[in-house]
Amino acid sequence: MSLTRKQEIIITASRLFKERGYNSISMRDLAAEMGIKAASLYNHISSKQEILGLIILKVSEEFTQHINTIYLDELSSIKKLEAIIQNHIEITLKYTHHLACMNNDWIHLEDEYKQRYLNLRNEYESKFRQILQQGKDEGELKDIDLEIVVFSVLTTLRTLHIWYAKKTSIQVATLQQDLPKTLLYGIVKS
Amino acid sequence: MSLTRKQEIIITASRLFKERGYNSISMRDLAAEMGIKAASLYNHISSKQEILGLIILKVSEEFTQHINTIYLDELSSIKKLEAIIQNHIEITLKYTHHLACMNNDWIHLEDEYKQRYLNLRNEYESKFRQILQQGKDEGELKDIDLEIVVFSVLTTLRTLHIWYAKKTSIQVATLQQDLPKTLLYGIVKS
DNA sequence: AATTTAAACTAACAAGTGTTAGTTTTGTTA
DNA sequence: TAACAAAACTAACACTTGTTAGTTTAAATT
Repeated sequence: MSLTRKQEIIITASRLFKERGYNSISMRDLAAEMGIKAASLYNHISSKQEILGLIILKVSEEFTQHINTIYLDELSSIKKLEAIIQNHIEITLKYTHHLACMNNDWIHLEDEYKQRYLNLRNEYESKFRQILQQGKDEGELKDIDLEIVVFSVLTTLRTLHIWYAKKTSIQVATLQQDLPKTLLYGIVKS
Repeated sequence: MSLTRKQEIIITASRLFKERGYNSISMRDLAAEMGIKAASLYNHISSKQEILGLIILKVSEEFTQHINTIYLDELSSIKKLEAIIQNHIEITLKYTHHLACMNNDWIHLEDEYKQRYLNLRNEYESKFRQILQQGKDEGELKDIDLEIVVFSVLTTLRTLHIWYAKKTSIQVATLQQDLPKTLLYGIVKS
């Protein structure tokens, strides 16, 4: 199954946006990268804003969908957290550009797109927070301020793409092994 | 000692850049925010690029300077890491806007500014990596892949400003206590 | 009061922006 | 081969961008 022209545009755009930022890429830049003229893009998409919206909502929805199933699973909170970390690694490998774009350029979403993104994001954080709370309730997790844990773990997971960009030296397998260790059990020997 | 007009411009700019991004803020926007016309800005600064450069290099240098002294101190690696974390919290409180701007907009630095920023950044990461290595050598830290630890800790520290923006509920004292715990000792009960 | 300096102003520039309208080319189906 | 749809094109629009030149106003110093 081959890509539609629209999908090609979105993939190219996500790469350019990642490299230089949404506002720095003009429709002429994007068109040139695809070997056509700017006006031709409008046969496939309705606006520059639509491109950004589709890129960001695509991954946002994937994340939310995954945490929603994990959330309902009959697992210990630690198992849930491990699954979430693995999912972040997976999506980072599969949608590196989309993800970078989401992190850097969501601020440039307008109106409805921005609202939908923020809703998905809040939903994700809320589920994540509840999983941590479950872990505290069940005595699996330490009594650390919840918001600080939410923040520090999610931040690391969200910016995995930065690290992945220079993955020359590190193996994915190492990441899958050592990232959960680091985030869950810390770095100091006990 | 009062601020020079140039400093006022830079402070205002850092706030606007943080809120909407470097490329989204025009010189007319910045001028309007200061109650003057765009052309008047050029009595004080030489270009838009200079503003961004000064904002970013200011904090970059402060970070590098701090780690350079810590690096040479006669402390255990854990004490050094704790000091570094505290410093990040401090600078985040003091230079929230500068910091956000650095994280989001360094990519828009040009030529020499960008080079100087990347040099400072590399120097910081290198010192940080060596401190972690010291910890592993002395048996204080676990045998986790070094690059993964560098990445996950630094990422959290670098994006503290995001959390600080919505600090409504959390106390700074809590952060100073629980962030080092989280990063060094993990979140799982042992 | 006269002079100098700092900091604002108006007006304009050349270049770049997203987008539209209308037209031509290309490839596929009837 | 004729007809149709998809996807490219040219030309232009209204607007915004960073920046410069030259001028006027306000404040500080002699």
